[in-house]
Amino acid sequence: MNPTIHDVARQANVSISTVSRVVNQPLAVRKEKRDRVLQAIEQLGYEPNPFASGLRDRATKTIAAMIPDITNPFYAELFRGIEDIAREQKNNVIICNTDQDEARFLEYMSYFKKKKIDGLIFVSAAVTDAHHATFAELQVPVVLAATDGERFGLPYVKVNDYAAASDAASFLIKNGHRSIGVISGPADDPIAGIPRLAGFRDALAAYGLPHGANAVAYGTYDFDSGYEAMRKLYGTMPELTAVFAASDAMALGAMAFLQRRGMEVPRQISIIGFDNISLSRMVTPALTTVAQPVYEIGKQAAAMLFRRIGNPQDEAQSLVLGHEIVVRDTVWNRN
Amino acid sequence: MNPTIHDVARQANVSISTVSRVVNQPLAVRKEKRDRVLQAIEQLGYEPNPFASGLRDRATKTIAAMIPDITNPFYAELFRGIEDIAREQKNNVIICNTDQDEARFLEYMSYFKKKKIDGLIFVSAAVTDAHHATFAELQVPVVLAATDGERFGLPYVKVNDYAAASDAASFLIKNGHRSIGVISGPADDPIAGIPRLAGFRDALAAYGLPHGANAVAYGTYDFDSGYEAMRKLYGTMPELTAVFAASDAMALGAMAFLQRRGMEVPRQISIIGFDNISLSRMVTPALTTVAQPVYEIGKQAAAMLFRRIGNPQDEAQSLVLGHEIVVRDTVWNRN
DNA sequence: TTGTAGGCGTTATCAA
DNA sequence: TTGATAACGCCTACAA
Repeated sequence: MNPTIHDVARQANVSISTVSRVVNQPLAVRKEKRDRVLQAIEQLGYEPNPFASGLRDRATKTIAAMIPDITNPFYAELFRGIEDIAREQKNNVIICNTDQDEARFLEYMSYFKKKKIDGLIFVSAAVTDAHHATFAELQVPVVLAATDGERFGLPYVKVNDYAAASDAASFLIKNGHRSIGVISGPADDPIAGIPRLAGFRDALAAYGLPHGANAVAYGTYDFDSGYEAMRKLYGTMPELTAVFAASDAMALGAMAFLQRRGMEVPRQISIIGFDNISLSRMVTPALTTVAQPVYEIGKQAAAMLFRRIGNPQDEAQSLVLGHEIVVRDTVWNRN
Repeated sequence: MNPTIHDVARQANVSISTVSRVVNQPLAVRKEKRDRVLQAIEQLGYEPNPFASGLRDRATKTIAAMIPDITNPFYAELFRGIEDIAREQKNNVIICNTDQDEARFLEYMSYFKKKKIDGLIFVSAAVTDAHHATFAELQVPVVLAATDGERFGLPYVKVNDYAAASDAASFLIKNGHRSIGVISGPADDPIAGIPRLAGFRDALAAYGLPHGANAVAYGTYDFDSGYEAMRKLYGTMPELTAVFAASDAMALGAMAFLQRRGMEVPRQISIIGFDNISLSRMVTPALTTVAQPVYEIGKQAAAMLFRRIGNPQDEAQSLVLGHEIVVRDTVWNRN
């Protein structure tokens, strides 16, 4: 049995209300008594029972992180950032693998309405009207990580995808590439699909390089779709010297396709990815990629959430974190 | 505000105890009333407030999973198994990244003593006396996943590492290899270090193949240590035709070393790994490996934990799950 | 078979 | 500044 507020009160020879005050608003208690209580708390190792406070409708010291799939290294690392901050704040984080499934999402959300959480971090998927409506019902702060909330006025932490993709294009061009293919995310994905493709194309255009529709193949960010996309791309444009993939997993897929076809990467075809997941340095040749500060995104999103939980009026300022190109071995310098 | 048991009672025109009974032991209520209550529950969308029941019965509907690092794909997948079962059981799971750090482990444990959890799954690390003592203090069921509990009588779910390593050896031998190196886990790791090395060596011996100490290098299961180990191994025994690595990450590291040295895998040197993490199929050539049913290990461990939570006297039967060799492209047939 | 009442540990209100 | 007390929602003796 854990010590309760009564045990502390008895030990310190005060009433339970005083103990409660010491815990919640220490300034309202005369120093002498406060010290006695503090000492008793220390001695007994007292900590408020979260269920009792929860019942009283106070904080649950629990936040939820809604992510597509923890098995995906990108999300795993982002989640790690969230978790580390939550731990610092002595909060628990409930992990929700949505598998991008609407039903599953709703199931979790209705669960949270009952169970009560203090806040929610929604990761990576595009926010729909349905999502937004459900968030509102929750009545707790919501922060977005690695996805955009502009449209709904939701605070977010992400990277500038457009600019990052644009930088990838510049990098390829500076390395002498002119005939460049793109493996994009879904054409209707407003987060990592549209902006990355647009950023890349616009940069090409700025260099006076036309970029036709046949130089793009679409995937779903995973290895297999990258493999497939590369097959298509190579089928229609064998003259390509470089490919930009909107995710590292797709880049790896593309690379696998090429290598298994006996093509040499990067000598014959260069590849640049996006994300900088841990695997990217493990393959050979090691993948050159646009790095997102994934872990940091998780951390900042969590920090922002706790700030808002602590102070609900706080108009959270969304954050756009920097990206950088990690140069490894998959881009050939043709100059 | 969510509907409470009182709302349901009023709506169904019965007392709150009747409602409570309908929820907890439906058989004890006359069918007629039961139906009325059920209907009211349905109508109002009533669900018991977990804080209230938690306060009363001190069941938290929360388990903890203690893993080294969620960022590691092997653990991520195992964790996914745990989480899926927990969700089925309407439980939350708190994730604990120990980073193999003793202090961190203790911090979590003392936290749980306060916060209360219904059970704990301890993943992968060897159980020490200190661990065991701490588990006992917790007073809740503990189940081990991917590690051994024989010594302390703790129930576990794992694979037969000795046999699996032995199979790896046979596989290499059947493919005509005679000069084989091993990248082992730490020499003092009783879980995945000692048994895998022993199983491998014994199998070699059974085929009449001597296996000297210089044919072994030790790593710590991660990519970099595999890379390093391969460098050493190759330095002392350049005549090797095959290498067994005690983890896929190390296998990938070894492969990277060889490829970056211009060696051809598998033509010149074959490699077989252990785990079958998702990355292993993404590299080229795709890694041949001994597959552990990781996800299943997580699921079974969680299922076992809930069984024990439900019935504490239940003498949980430890589980040894099957392994299999997943043949891909890194082992050359020399016959 | 059903209902009443007490208690789980906290916090907030109100009096002292 | 402090203390007594009433909720919060649920479960389960115990009484009817």
